[in-house]
Amino acid sequence: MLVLEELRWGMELDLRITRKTVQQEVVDKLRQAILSGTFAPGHRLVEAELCEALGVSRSSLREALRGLQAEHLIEIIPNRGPHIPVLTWEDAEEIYEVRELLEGEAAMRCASRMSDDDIVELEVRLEAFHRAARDENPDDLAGTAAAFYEIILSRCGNKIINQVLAGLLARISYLRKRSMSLPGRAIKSYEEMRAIYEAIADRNARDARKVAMKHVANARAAAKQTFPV
Amino acid sequence: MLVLEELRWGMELDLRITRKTVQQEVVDKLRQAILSGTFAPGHRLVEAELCEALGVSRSSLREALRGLQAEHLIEIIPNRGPHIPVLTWEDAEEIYEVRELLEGEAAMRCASRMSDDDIVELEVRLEAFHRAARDENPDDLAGTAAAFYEIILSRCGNKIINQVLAGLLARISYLRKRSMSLPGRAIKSYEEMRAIYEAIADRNARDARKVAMKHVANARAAAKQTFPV
DNA sequence: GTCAATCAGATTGACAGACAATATTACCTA
DNA sequence: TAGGTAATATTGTCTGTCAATCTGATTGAC
Repeated sequence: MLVLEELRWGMELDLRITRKTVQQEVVDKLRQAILSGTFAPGHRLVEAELCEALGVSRSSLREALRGLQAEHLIEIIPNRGPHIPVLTWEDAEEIYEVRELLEGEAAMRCASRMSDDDIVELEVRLEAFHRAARDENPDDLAGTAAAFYEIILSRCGNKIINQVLAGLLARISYLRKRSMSLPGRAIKSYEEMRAIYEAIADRNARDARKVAMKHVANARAAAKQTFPV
Repeated sequence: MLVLEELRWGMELDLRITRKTVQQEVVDKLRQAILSGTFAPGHRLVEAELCEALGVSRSSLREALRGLQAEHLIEIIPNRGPHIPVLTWEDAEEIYEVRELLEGEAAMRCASRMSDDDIVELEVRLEAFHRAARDENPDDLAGTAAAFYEIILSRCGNKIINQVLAGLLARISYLRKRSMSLPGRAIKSYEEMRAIYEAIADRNARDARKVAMKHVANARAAAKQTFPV
């Protein structure tokens, strides 16, 4: 009997991890597609097409779309349907301003509370980004950079900062990818990230905030360059 | 909804501007209900009941719920449905920390960019809150306080700050209302808000940030008191 | 040729109903 | 009383339907 109980537990656990509702899978798939730039800004998403492509019913799709709308990943105009929002530079700039505040805060907190093991891991990820930047490997740039930030945001001791920033970063993913491909920007970015790492490793909270804010400010300047007048 | 259809006949012009989908109205109604504390934390929202109460179909309701979920106003557990989240003190504290950053920033920006007319309006709203606080009128406290903040957030020159803060404030509305009712807290709160007003009126950006951050810190301390051990 | 009005097709908003999968409750037995 | 089982409630998902609205093209007048 006990064995059976344990088996049942085990199976339920497995299933509970894998068990996703159709709606959740649709959200994940669409989010990934949007973040990876599959849809150009302004692109209209037609329900029937998405249903066909994803193999789900309209109900499930529409529920997923409402979620993405609340995340600001898509806009939905009544009777016209959803589309990928076109970001104005004004909007992007405001997002960078908030990023500056929150990422500065996160870095500062990491300087005083990150474990030594985490700092080692941080350098590992930093150097992974370095390789991608040095080898001009644009496919790996976004992923390795995200891995670097991920550890900072997840260790800053405030889940809300992480949550809010994730939402903001999603809205400018297109812009970030484009600006990271500017000649020299990746390697410059590496140097700034190295400065963040070193301030954290030195446990220097004030510097960590300063260089992290400076990093975002530079990223903003780079992004502005990619904007047509 | 049939009622809506009939109404549109009579006021076609009016509604063409304000035209809202059923789904949007459901989101608004539910959001208001949640913010006003109609549902206690932990309360389960049953689809059938809400459909009945709101007079809408399950499709419309479920789409609305997905939106509220993305706003963190409700949580939805697969196969168990939506419920009002129970906020832990840890979560609330992290929200207050981010509020401190963002509201400080907003106040600072207002000090340098608010118009003289806006400053007059700010004092008007400040005194409206004063009356509610002095007269121990708990029904007006939340509304007048919100009106005071509203003008600061909408004039700070950054819509994202406003957006993010609105999301965060929604998640602790219950807590705020409770702590505002602590004996003496409302009047103390007024004094802090007056300090914010004066710093902005003096065009003193540094002070505006400082007192605004202090105000949030005090609000956090008051909120903590209302938390059971 | 340009502009406006009109019309057909495409698309969305909303509803109802159905059914299986899952969770919750009530009940029963040992 | 504890533990298991059956009955009920609730959710997840799909299908089909219909009206309202938007889009694009055609037509007609000037």
